Amino acid sequence: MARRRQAVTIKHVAADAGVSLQTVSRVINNEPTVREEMKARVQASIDRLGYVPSIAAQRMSGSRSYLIIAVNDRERTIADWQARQGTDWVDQMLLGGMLKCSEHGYRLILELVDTHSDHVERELLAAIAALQPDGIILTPPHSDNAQIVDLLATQRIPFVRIGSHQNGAGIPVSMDDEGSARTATDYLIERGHRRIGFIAGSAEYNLSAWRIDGWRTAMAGAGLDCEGLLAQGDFSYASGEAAATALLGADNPPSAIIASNDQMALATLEVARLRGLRVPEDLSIISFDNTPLVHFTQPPLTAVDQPIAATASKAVELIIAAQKGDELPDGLTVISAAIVERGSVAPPSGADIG
Amino acid sequence: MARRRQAVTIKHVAADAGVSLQTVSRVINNEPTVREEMKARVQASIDRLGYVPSIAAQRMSGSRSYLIIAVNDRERTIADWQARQGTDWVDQMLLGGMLKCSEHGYRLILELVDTHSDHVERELLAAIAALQPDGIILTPPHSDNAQIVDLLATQRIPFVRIGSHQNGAGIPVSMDDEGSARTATDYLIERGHRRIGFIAGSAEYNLSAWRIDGWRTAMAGAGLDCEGLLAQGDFSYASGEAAATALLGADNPPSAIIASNDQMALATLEVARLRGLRVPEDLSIISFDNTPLVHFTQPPLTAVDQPIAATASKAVELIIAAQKGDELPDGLTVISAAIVERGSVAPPSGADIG
DNA sequence: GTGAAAGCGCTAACAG
DNA sequence: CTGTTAGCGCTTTCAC
Repeated sequence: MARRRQAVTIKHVAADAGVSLQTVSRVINNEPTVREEMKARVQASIDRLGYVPSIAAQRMSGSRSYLIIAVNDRERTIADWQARQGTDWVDQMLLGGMLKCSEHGYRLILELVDTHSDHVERELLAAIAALQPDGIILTPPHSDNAQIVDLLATQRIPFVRIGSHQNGAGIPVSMDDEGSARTATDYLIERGHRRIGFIAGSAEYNLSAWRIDGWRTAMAGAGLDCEGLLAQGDFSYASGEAAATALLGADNPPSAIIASNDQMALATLEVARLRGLRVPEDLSIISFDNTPLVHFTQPPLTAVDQPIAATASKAVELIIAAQKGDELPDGLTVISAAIVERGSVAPPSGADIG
Repeated sequence: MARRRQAVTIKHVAADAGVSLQTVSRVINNEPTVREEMKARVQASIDRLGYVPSIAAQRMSGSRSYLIIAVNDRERTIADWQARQGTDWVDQMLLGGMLKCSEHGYRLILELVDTHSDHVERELLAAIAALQPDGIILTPPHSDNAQIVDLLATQRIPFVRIGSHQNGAGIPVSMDDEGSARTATDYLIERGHRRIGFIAGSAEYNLSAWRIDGWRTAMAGAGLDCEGLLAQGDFSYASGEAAATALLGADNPPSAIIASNDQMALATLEVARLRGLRVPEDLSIISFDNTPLVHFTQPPLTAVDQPIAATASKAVELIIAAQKGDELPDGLTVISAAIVERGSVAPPSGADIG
């Protein structure tokens, strides 16, 4: 292809408005030291010529790049896309992140990075060198990956750790996993459940532990025993199947199960069906994440919503604020999650109605 | 934030390798006119220092930006994201497009643009000016939007029109809507169906018409009448409900229905259920697109897959080829679609078994 | 408040 | 085959 040049540059605007490049630059960047009259004149030229600054040039001269990178786990993301089961983590991130970005003239660029790879560092550094982003959003499980966090800490680039509670470098934004697990458990307790099983997610994700904590806390708060009610899963359907089978096959099975994600809840539903248990009459189920599949199950699943869009939006806000040198919130930013009621919860049948 | 500079630049590499900037540049760009020995030496320095070229700087000097923009319809995309029904068009595009991009050191940037807006031009031009992309991917309904296509034609930027048959500027890549509608219709005919209804999609999308054409052609080819078997929808669930109701409430209702997308197929399934029709025994259904929801219906839907990932991947290939000045394919590039068999098709019951 | 000069990191064009 | 020079479009100094 032939060499392409910017159609209309700051020079054209300057000439058109009869001012120096500098003044135009000041208007673009909304600097205060320009007389209103000048500003108006320049702005008029900008509008007339349809001038838009080149991000590359802005970045070159040491200014912002107006690019924010969202780092997701490569393996998991690709697997989800290929499975076509409707997992919409990426979509929700784009919904929240992209829209907030475009409000401020930024763009969000998705990057897939391996968690396990021995060249995570190289991959990330390469993305930073190539793109010179103004900020980076880390998603689980990267958010608590020490290697990544330490690396970014040396880079002078503001970064947000989504779904993280941990202190340290970067700005943590929590989706309140512990609190919402507690809420879900309380929700079941209020409806009379006493034996509430919990299917945990992959230990590779810290949020798995937090969700367990929330469940434990709520159970303890109601004076209930957790013994034999915790089963380990890894977020996959198969692991949910195994966990649900173990839980429901025990001597004193739960009357309700909380699954740490929708796939495992779906598996639980199927295991229940195979065992002749009606949901919600014989078994209540609450799932986590509230991905699209909850609409399509029979019955539709009551679920703890994972507020990904709101969190991504907040992450972008924080990065832009940090970029501008604004004051950041002191403590942990928490985006709270709500329970979306559908058809998979009812009071327990039989004698243990409280 | 403090002003950030590239950590390691072409200068560092040049100094380290004891050569000129230009030679390093040549190695980076894989130009043939460098001795193997030099190349190796420079490459060694690059690896040692972990050097990655800044795309901003590359773009500045009139070279490639390594950025490809994927333009999607804003309204529809946001609506899909918010509905959380599992529509995974964007995901599939990213799956195909991003991965192919990263094979070649490119990045894919998603842009949402209004189809209807009177400032489409400004939006697009702004994105081009800001990003200076090396290529643009247009998706339906933008692919056949004359305003957009004409605009891009003046921009010397290679662009692909996904899901388009039309000639004119840009590189059309078809997902074989006409052919796959024909295949789906033939598939039903082979199984003995004679009255095959068709629910059309929104006329705003050209593919809607092509799908109708495919159905008509197949019906005509088998000597079957289309009279009273076509119902207009607009891709929404509600429109599918209305269309299915009309079709199934007619005097001589179809024994099979092809819906132009999954949402309308889902609606058809529900209408059938309400009318006491069993699927597939009393009514066969084939849907289009093969989005995630087809897994979750009862029965799971047999569907024509829309090969979005493969198409996006091909689009990126074509853009990179065009960018390099390579020969492009002569005619229309067609990515063929297959039928994914699930549980919603059976031979018709009753007398009209052929 | 506004302008002029210098330079960001890289590649195109031209020398040698 | 390799090096030198100029300049991309913009912002950062620093003058006025």
